[in-house]
Amino acid sequence: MEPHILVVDDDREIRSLLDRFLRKHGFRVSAAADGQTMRRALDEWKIDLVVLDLMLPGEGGINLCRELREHSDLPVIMLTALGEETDRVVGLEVGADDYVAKPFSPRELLARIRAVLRRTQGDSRPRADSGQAVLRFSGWSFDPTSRQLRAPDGVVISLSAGEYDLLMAFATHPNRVLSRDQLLDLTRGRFAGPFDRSIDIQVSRLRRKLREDPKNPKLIQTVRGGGYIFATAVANDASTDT
Amino acid sequence: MEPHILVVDDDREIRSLLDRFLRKHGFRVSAAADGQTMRRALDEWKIDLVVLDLMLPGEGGINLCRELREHSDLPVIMLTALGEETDRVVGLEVGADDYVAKPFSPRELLARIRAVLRRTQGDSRPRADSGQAVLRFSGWSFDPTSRQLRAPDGVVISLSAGEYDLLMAFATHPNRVLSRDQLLDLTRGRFAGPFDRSIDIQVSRLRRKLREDPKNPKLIQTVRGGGYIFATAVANDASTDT
DNA sequence: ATTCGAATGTAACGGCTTGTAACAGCAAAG
DNA sequence: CTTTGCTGTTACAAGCCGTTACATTCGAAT
Repeated sequence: MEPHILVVDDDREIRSLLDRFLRKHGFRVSAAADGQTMRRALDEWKIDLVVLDLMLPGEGGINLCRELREHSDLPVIMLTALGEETDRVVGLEVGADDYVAKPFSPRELLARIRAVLRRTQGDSRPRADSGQAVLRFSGWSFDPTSRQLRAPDGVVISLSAGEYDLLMAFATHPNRVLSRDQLLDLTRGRFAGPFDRSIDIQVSRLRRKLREDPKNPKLIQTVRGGGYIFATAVANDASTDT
Repeated sequence: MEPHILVVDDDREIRSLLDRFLRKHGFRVSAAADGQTMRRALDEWKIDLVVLDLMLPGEGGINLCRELREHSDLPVIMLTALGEETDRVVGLEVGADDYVAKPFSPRELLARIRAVLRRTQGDSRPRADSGQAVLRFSGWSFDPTSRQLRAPDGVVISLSAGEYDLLMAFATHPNRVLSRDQLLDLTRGRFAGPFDRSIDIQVSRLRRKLREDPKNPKLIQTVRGGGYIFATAVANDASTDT
């Protein structure tokens, strides 16, 4: 799978340069110029590593990194100013995994990205799942910790890994149209090729597990030309946390 | 689809210049000379990006941008005066995505518009839909969250993506004549070509779903030469929000 | 009141998008 | 090595949307 890198920098030339360079070297790239866009990208895509400018205007890279570390072990490489040793120390203290000083060689950054990814490879991001609250919707209850789906009548439904990942993607983005690329990124870490029907097949299988009426699905609805939407309210049962 | 740009500037030469230039480069353009017209345009059209003059007389571009950010993540490019660095900083702080200093090259603005749109591409604007209240009219109830339409007799009517978008457009602009261009913009992100009957077909299909008498439709009425009007009171059931 | 042209209504059709059965390949378990 | 389950691909079917064509309605002109 091609790792998905998120580049967060207000300098559009840096975003553009890194976009082209990293794609050329086999990565998928998203870009954000500010904290808000960064948060949305982290929410809607499955990002494998963040390249974050420490001197980001507004909230600042330090605060954004700190905030990210509250919920995630996602690797972060900080872009810092040359010679600013204090900044680097602070950056590493709030959880950055590495730093690269500006102006930087894209090749150096590439090497560090690969090194950090190699080191964190296989990381299944337990924080994202472990301790996660039970999700409830339309009488169903879905426990990510035990990977257990319970039907409204109490029957436990077993899910394959693919079905589980897809349901997690939907349940954590309810009432939003998710494109096939987003669903594939969130579940398989790749984008769809032309004529790729794999998500449609998986959605069909998950609908069957969720006992949907194929003619008129209620939970997972099709949005023609857009993708799929998990059309239900989802509640977090934080109180069942152990 | 052709992105829809809203140009907000009191200088009609700038509005005119940008209108011609941006259309030539594949955009649809609307223009506003003041805050009031800007608000109406934002309500009646599906705008993809706003170009906003920071020095707009009256309420001022800063306040308008701030107000826009209270409800929307719509990208904004500020037009600022050359050399006014304080203004730019303030502009970015109230949420502008980029800025261009006057006098500006239309080509530079075009490049920035494309860059910002590329960055925000795929943005499904969750604020517009998530947590949306149930809309009630003439005994019908329409829940945008579950995309479910319920008839006065309780029967659930399934809607296609196109029918859903059209009903949303009508239900969020009740008792107002909407032109075919507006309906197409709000539902498909494009304007009508000559002899374009697609909205009329969709209206016909939606009327059938809403059980209208074709000879004498009550909910969706035709305004000859003007478009269509959703002629009913629409209530927001905010209390059903979860 | 009549005529005419424009605007609108919608049936039918074609192309595109989506649903899914069936099958093949792969990986893991026994 | 064999068996089983899972996932993706292929093929066929169904639904959706836009275009076309024909019919109806309405408003303006006479």
